[in-house]
Amino acid sequence: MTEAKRPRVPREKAQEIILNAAEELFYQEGIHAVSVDAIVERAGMNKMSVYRQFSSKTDLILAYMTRKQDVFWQEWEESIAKHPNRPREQLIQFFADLAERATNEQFRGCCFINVAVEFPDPVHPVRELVCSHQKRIRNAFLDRTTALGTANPCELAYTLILLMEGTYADSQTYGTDSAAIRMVPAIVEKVLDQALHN
Amino acid sequence: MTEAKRPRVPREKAQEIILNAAEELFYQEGIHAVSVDAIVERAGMNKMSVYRQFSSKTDLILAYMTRKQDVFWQEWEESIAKHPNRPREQLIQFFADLAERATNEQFRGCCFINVAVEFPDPVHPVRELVCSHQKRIRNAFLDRTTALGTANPCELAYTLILLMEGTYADSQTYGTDSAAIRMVPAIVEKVLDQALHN
DNA sequence: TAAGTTTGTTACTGAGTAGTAACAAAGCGT
DNA sequence: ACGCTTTGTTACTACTCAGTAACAAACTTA
Repeated sequence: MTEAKRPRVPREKAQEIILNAAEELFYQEGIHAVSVDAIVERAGMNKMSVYRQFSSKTDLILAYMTRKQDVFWQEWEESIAKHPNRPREQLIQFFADLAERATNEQFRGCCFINVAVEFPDPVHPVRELVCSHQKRIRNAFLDRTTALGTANPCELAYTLILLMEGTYADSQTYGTDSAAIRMVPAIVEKVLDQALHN
Repeated sequence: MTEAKRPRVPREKAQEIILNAAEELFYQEGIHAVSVDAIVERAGMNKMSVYRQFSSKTDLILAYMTRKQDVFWQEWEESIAKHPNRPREQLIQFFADLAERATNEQFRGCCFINVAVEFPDPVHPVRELVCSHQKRIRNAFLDRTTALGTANPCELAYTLILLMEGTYADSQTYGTDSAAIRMVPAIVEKVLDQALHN
């Protein structure tokens, strides 16, 4: 019989394994509710392997958020790409895709809002990441509502952002059963058409 | 010189002092971030005095939420009472008052959503309290949109709820500077008028 | 005044927390 | 084979957490 080996995992691979574990746990359970030890266990790794890749738990949180940020923009681009040069359909599509995600069992709302809830200190690094992300979102919506050619692209963009954040929040309480979320695409369509027809 | 006294505080008074401290800390810092010891210190009390009134931290959280629930309905009724039998103005007033609260320094979003973020377990008692509260809110909005006499009171109610929850969420990231929140009353007015004029 | 009850205070338990020191084993280049 | 770097493993530090035991002081009722 061969002895118990100690299979070694290189830096890059280790980082991804750890981040996968952190992503699931942080998102599902919340940041404060998840210990580094829990992530270590979930990743099937050793504690030192984590602290050699990430200098602190805060570092891990930031990496988790950066990854979630990428996911968001990937989903955004996917929805937009379905209707080239048709901002109205692009926005409706985004909300249709969002509504579908938001009624999934695993969905736990907007991870950035969730982080903001757990970290009230406005100068904490994770909060600043949340803030910059929200500003990018605002700009993306403004870009699309401006492309629509409506009279008040700013107000329309803010309306849509509020509806999006409301959808995220609603999923927290009603889960897969939210009648409100199922109506979101229709609601957005009405809002857009009102803005277009004055 | 008189010796150092040990001023005694009766049950009822103690409960209120403790709840005041818990309310501020839980709402401002988050549940998991606040220890019972921190509440004890803030209340200027002794730990045993807390555990004689509340059997556990969960018990304290539930009492905190019950109190916040009362505050919500008080604010709701206040807004409604300003325009008797005029549901359109009542709803606009509610959002105007909400927008004002949401741009205050101390505002930290909807405490029920915040609790839901920190307690993912759907069968946890605090989650069930959140859920029942959200259902009461839904009914209150439905009651007012039905009174409006619009064609689709359900869709309108859900739209307003999403806008409300979006407002709560937005305050977390932009604080007193949210342009979106400042526009909320105007947005709601448009939404209502669209629903009324078909 | 005497007995019973409520409150204040101290000190503690046992479990969990983030993060680290120290060394062993594996891989790599020479 | 030789050092050098990277990774695995164990054990640990110093701290915080929720909750409690035990007793002393104050108030209440008789």
